[in-house]
Amino acid sequence: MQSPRPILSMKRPKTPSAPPPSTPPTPQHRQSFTKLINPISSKRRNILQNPQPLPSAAAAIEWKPLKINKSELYLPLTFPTGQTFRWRNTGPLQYTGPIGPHLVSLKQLEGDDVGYFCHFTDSDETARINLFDFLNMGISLNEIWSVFKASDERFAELAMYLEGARVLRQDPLECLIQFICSSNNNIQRITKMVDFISSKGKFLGNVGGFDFFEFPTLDKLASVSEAELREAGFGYRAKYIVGTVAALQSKPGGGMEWLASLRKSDLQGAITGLSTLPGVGPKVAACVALFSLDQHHAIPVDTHVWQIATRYLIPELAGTTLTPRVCSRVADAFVSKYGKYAGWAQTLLFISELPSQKSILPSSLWNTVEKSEIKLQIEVHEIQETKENRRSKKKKNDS
DNA sequence: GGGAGACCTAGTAA
DNA sequence: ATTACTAGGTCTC
Repeated sequence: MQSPRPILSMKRPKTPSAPPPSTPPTPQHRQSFTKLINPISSKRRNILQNPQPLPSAAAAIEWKPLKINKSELYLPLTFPTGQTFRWRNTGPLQYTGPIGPHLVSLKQLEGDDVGYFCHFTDSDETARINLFDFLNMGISLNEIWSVFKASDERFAELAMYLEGARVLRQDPLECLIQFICSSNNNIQRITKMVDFISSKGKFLGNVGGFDFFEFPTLDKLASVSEAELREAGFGYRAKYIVGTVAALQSKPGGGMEWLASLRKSDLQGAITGLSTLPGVGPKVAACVALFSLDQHHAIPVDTHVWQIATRYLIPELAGTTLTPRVCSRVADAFVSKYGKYAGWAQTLLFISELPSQKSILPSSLWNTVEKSEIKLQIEVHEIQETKENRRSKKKKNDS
């Protein structure tokens, strides 16, 4: 079973009969989503639970070789693992999503390669360049992982099972808004919210039953009110988004340029800058820095990473709370262990903690469960022991 | 500086 | 059927 399932409620109603595999943008598609959070009809639910086989036309896609090994890019460990909430699983080992104005599908091919396909485009060359950029192709996963493996036995072991977990290079605005949505939230709802925002952008087409949109411009975002976002189920994050958009717009020289300039800043500068935006704390800032600002040693410290850190890196901090200061100590510990690409190492370690990956890891590497299981085993053992004791005592008494 | 609550919501465990 | 808690945190005291 694939791990995070596509969120169905995001799909617009459609007829149960097989839709065309991919639908180019037409005016009728421009009708915007209504509320994101609305009850799904039972009919639609069925579609979700029994996804129809991909339309035969999908097989007709002519994949162009990316010429990249699985060890450099394995899609299921790169797209549905919390870096982006904009891509959809549109087939076996196949993912589709927007890259700027382009709509791209990627598929793991036979023969250890990944294929790509740019939908509805007449500037394939531009799309390809943007794709390479988005995939961070300038960085060799094998090269940087070999360093991690050499210095960390546990990483080496995890890496055998989780090859090809690559860090993407997303658009900064897109990344920022997504991670503001992610605070104190779960993947399913984050995806719904991101989808709502995205639907304000230019429609790019439909693939595998999913609508895709270019991410809305800053101006377009500014036209969305806090009330509308609350209505759509954003909760208190509605205020953050409106506030952040306003803050960006007020930057002299432009918000987009300001964000882009953080790519040339050092990590601390980027984090400090991002943290001035409402709804952006240490975690969100680090995510944006790592996933969109070329800050390869940014460490998003969430509860999972915190667990890893107190288990392997700085056990002396176990039991304390995750304050900003502790947060940066954790980040420092990762950087001193893994070096300038520490964020890429953290990504693999984080993925290894995801429940969805447990099935592909040997149980000896399940940390989170391991602990509770051991505890459970001890408890069971103790109970059996006491039973044993009682029994033997009883025997003694009886005799 | 660190600690405690509140903050929206949906889903699930008691 | 209610209640409590949690989920890739942040803000305010």
